[in-house]
Amino acid sequence: MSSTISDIAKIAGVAKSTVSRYLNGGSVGDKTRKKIEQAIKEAKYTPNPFAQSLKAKKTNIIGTIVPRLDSYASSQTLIGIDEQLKRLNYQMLISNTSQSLEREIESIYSFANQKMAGIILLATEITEQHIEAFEAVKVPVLLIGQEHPEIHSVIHDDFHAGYAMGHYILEKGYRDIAYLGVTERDIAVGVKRKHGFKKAMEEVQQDCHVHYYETEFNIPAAQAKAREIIHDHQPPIFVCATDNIALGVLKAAYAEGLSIPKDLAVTGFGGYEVTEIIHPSLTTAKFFYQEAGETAAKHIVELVNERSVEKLTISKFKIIERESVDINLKHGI
Amino acid sequence: MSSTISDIAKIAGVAKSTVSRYLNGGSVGDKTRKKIEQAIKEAKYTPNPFAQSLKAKKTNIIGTIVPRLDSYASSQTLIGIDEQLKRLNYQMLISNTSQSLEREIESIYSFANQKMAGIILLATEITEQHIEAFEAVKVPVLLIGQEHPEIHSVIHDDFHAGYAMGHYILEKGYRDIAYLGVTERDIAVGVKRKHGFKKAMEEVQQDCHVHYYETEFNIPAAQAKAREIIHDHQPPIFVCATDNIALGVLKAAYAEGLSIPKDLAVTGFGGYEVTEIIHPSLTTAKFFYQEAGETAAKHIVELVNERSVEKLTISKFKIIERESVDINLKHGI
DNA sequence: CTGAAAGCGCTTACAG
DNA sequence: CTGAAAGCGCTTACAG
Repeated sequence: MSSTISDIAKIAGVAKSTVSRYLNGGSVGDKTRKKIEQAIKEAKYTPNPFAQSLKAKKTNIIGTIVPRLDSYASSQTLIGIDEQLKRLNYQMLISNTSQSLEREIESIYSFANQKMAGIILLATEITEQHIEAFEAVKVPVLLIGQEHPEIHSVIHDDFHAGYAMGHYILEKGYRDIAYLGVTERDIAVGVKRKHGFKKAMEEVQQDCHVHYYETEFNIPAAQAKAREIIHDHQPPIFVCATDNIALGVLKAAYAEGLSIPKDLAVTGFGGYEVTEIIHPSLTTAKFFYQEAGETAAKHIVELVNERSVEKLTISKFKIIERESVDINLKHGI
Repeated sequence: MSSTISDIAKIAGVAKSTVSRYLNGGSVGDKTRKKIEQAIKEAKYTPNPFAQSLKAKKTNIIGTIVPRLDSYASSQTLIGIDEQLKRLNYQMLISNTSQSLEREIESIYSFANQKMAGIILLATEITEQHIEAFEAVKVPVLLIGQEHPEIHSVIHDDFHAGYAMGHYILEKGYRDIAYLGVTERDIAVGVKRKHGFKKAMEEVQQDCHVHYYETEFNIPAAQAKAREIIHDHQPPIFVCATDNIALGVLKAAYAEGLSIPKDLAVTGFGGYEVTEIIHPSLTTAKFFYQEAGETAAKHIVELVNERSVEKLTISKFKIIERESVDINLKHGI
């Protein structure tokens, strides 16, 4: 069926090693080059990647571990990684773990076994076992979304995004605020965003009430929690640690017959596409997932080639002002 | 670094071929088995997949070609394929073509070159070049989303979904209808859905006006088109060929200050997650992407193993009644 | 510049 | 049941 390097050698009347040299950019005589090129075209030859990898003991594939495929952040990040990797002549192989940390660990070992040149992990939580696996496999690893002192990573600027969001709503006049966050096991989302936000809150002198709540990442959980809070004391604004949580709050608000942003303002973090599709649209801190993915791809390739890369890269963010916050708020100032 | 079959053979004091036989489930003596198992554990051995593939001239990887990563339908389908493939001990390799038909063709050849056991294509349009490529590579191929007489495929029931949707809105009393479709080059979405819908329209005796329009798949294009139509003659309902088009119509409606569903009703096809997040939520014909992906995975594995599979499988659908259609419509009946 | 040979890690007949 | 040998398609020193 498909032709091998030997076929080409035979057709061109040269040795296999010469063909191989040609293929790998080594020096080849002019006439020989012509003959080989002719033969390759004739036989539609294309090298067997397995034989190549077997020799090289390494592939040009970057294994990418992702907790879920059906999230805007994941998709965009993957697109960024994929496109950049293609440009650098690397391939991306995705392993979807369906939010199982156990599967994440397995994937690390499995990628190493498959001789991936490097591994990118779209991280949510870094456990001892992760670190252990990274050390064991001896393959370059890069984290996206979470940082760790021992591992290279590309993160979003969660702290400053939190700070900027806090600043923004204070400036709009809000002084009674519900912050709806997530577990602190997630350093980026659960800790950094909240801390940035807190810092902004602390800088205001007038009396300002902030209540901190915690919920899950999914919409129904956020919706239920919001309903509870609204029944309890109905704050004029919810600052939510993610766009999905904000969507849950919006659903709860509709169910209660509240009008956005008059009765209740809402903000998110993420900049998911859906936030501008809904009506009213959501004010949020947008992260640049695709760009972060591209940076991650560049960095892992550098690491694979044993060049040095800064340990921590911080991707930017932008506050997107939309309709879910009342910008003509009068009260409270 | 990582151990090879020779290491294991040495440690266990047997021949490589015996270890190989053990690994591949051949008959091995009891004592030998023990020794090999012990050695494998000791050396943490795990076979080199490249060497295996080089011999087998085939992998257990199914190449999956997808036009885009950032769409609900794609993600869900991929999740279905991935999970089912894992269960069957196959791996999925994704190639994202960013909606380039050219890249799609390239991916087919590239997958064949990488000795993929089979190829699944999330299809939008099947050209001559596709067929040519399929024939050239001699690798089992399966289409999802579009059908073709020569290729195995799993499709959604576009025709009956269109029919059911038509029936549904007629039943609700609508008689002046704008159908916002897409290019007929997309057989499933552009032709089948419309034809099913038309059939429902033809079955009604009373005078009923249906206008057929065409737009692009993306939200802004649909929004612009809807704006135009509304200015022109403002129909009481838009039946949209996809959920995204429906979202575009909703945006246009908000911009015009129309209230949904009182002033304008809207329906979609797809059952995207966002359709139940928005407010009012969207009435739509839901397809089962994940399930279709699972079926596709099962079928391609059957084909890889040279078992016979029905050429065409039709996945089901369900009309989801939500808030974007006025179910108490009085006029027009 | 070019070629013969060895070897990457595995599997598969073939003997024994 | 077990082992020696050949070979999958490629690359890499090493000679010439």
